[in-house]
Amino acid sequence: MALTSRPRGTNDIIPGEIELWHELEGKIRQVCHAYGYHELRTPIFEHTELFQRGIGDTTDIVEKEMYTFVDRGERSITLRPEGTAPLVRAYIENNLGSGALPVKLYYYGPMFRYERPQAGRYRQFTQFGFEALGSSDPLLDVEAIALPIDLYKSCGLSGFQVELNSIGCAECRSVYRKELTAHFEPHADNLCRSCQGRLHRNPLRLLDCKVESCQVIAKDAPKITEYLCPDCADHFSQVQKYLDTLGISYVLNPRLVRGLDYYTRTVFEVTSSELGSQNAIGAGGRYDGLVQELGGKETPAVGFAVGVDRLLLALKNQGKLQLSPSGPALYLVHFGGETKHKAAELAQGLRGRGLWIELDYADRSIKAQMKAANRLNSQYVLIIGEDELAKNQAVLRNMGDGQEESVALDELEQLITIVGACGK
RNA sequence: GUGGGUAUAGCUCAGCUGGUUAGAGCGCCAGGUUGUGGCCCUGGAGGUCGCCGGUUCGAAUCCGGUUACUCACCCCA
Repeated sequence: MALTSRPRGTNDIIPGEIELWHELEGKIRQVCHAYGYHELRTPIFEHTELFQRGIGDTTDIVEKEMYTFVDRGERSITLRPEGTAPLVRAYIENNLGSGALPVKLYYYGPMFRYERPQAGRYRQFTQFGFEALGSSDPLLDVEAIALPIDLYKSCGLSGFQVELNSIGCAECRSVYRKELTAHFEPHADNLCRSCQGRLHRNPLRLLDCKVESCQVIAKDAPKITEYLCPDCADHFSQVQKYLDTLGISYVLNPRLVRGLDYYTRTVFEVTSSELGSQNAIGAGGRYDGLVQELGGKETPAVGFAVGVDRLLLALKNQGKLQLSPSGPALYLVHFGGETKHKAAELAQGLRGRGLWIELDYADRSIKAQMKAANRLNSQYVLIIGEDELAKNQAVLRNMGDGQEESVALDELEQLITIVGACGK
């Protein structure tokens, strides 16, 4: 096994790329701040049972995609495959719902799922998600759509689409489930193999199957929205009304169901036309039963998760998130005698003032050092030769226009004024 | 878990139907200016041709296997 290759489905984020992440992370914090969401950091791993209960035993994630291991204390531990269940666990455990509601929280970090990697899908991937707990106000559902849209827009992303649906509460869904099963059952023989399995376990999943023969049958299946109870129907229509008020365009998709068991009522998904087959850049919905399911008080909640890797991929494909080139404020060129010591001393002082200072470590020719300074995109170069050093002077060269001037070496402040003004 | 594509220098890739010292561009280092970057010119370093096996006088090239990457299915962010 090669020590020099990373595990399958993982990525190194190297200099030149990490800056894009930093920029995006800054935008995430900004938009969360604007909507009043606060960060909550949970462990990377949790008790396996949290996900079994939270996400649902029969979901693909729990059945075949979790990184699960037994630790030395013989506890079953799982690397988190998603962020909502851990956040809800932390909400309950820290009694965060004891004050004014709703409580608005967000998370950001790596998630793990054992899947075959492909474009926009990795075994370790990064999700940003946020959750509003303690209110069933449809306006919060709408803000859960508005927030990521603000984020996408602030990144300059275009070509994304919001799909919306309501899958009702437990009661309207159980009625609908029966209707749906009744619709598909006569056609059971014509369904694909995985759908035949879903027919009784989770008939809602039949609706978004991509196999053509299944789509034909699903085409005139009853729609969930026609089976919503009065409360859920009212909630859903209010969601749409708020969306209209905020000028957010969306597409109603009665076949949109989510892969995690905890969702109720509103569900939504944002897809990007800039991506390949894995085109969802964010998805979410309401989950009014999860907090109680995990042992807390009955607490309605709604949330959304953004696939950060995919968002970055979409932006890259669109040529967005260009970086402004940065470079050292000053490159110290030294040659001979005590000049390197002087350069080291100067660097120490200037770095202490927060300036990015570079110098040559290989005692190369002045030409080589100038070349290096240029390659690093240095704003200024300070040339310290033996003659100048004897007079306590050096030549300061502006790499932008080639202008040179003589500066006194014992007047650090003068250097800082000139060089520091150019930014760091 | 299933299927397709790919694997040659740090990077992007040539290398035709098997033939002798495996190439280009970019990047890197040095020189052209014994103290001045970008442009140009010259030179240099750098390769287990993914790995294992087979066919052959001879394999980067053909065959089998394997691993990795990649795209798609499934599913999902």
